[in-house]
Amino acid sequence: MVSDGIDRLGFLIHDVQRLMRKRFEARASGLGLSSAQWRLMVRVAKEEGITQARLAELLEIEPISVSRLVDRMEEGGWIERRSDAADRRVRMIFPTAKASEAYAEVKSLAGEVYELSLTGVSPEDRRVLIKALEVMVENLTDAEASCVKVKSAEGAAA
Amino acid sequence: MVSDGIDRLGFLIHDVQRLMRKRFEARASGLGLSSAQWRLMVRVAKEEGITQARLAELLEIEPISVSRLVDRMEEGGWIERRSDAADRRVRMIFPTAKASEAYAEVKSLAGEVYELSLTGVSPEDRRVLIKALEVMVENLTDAEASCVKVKSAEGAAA
DNA sequence: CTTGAATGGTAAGCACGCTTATTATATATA
DNA sequence: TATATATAATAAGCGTGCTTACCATTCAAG
Repeated sequence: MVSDGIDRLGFLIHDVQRLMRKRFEARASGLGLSSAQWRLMVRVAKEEGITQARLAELLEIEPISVSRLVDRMEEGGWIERRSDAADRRVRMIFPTAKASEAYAEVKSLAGEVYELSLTGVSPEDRRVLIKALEVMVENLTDAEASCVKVKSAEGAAA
Repeated sequence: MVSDGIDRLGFLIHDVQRLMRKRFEARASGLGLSSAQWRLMVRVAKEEGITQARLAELLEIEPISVSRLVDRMEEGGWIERRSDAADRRVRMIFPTAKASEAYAEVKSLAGEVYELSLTGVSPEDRRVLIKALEVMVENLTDAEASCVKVKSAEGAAA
């Protein structure tokens, strides 16, 4: 049917993700930042004082995963938790000076990995690639609904 | 510099991989197969009696990871370990009847996820996507060497 | 044959994701 | 005000990857 390499799509994506993470962490290991920590750091840098709940939403991981990631990053001296006077349930996350200093460098390390991985891919194909990945993220995110359809043709979930 | 979406490449790949895995596991959860187990199963189906060391090589994960994955798959009744009479260090892995029966179905589930994710992507763009991902895997795999180059300009490994 | 290196598998313990359940605090409602 | 619900964070325990360290076995050198 397909006869393209589409039946290997999952394996390809999986491999690329794993290898990119590996490359990144090899470069950033000197700094002591993992790629999960880097993803979180980007959000904190963009919005200092962001709450853990909001981070979970943006990173699309569970609050408990944020909690323990933040634990380790706090131990590593990358961020600090501060209480919100207005809502004592909340912990606001701020980058430390160490994080702010490392930010540009880590960003550049990530850029290096991206360039390395795309060596030999034309600018045009890069655009197609990025666009396709964006569409895939959309399709797979929307797909929450397309799972419900299996149960019955409701379509009207709360 | 780039001004494309290339600075988000890592995040995109990460998201696509995560979402695809999630989709697949949502569909396959009834069978009790995770996506890591499915990857291993594919190799075992293609080469019954494969050793754990060879699986580690093919899946590009560490032998210990294979060991524990196989533990759980054996508990789940998907595969069985048999000793090699010729080399008593070796455990050969065979699929059970249950696995053989589920194989086609799981393959089709994976295909569904691929199609879902690629909705709206033209056949031509799909080819570009697959090709680009293949190149990326190559670049990132070769990159073992490109890390050595940092130390000195040897270029002649083994 | 005996020693020593290489290989196949496993154990222990960590990172980062998850599900499920709990605690503390806010907010809405009777 | 008192009670019920919702929300922010955390705890416990699991899956899948890792590193490091360890047996058992095989193979190569002597």
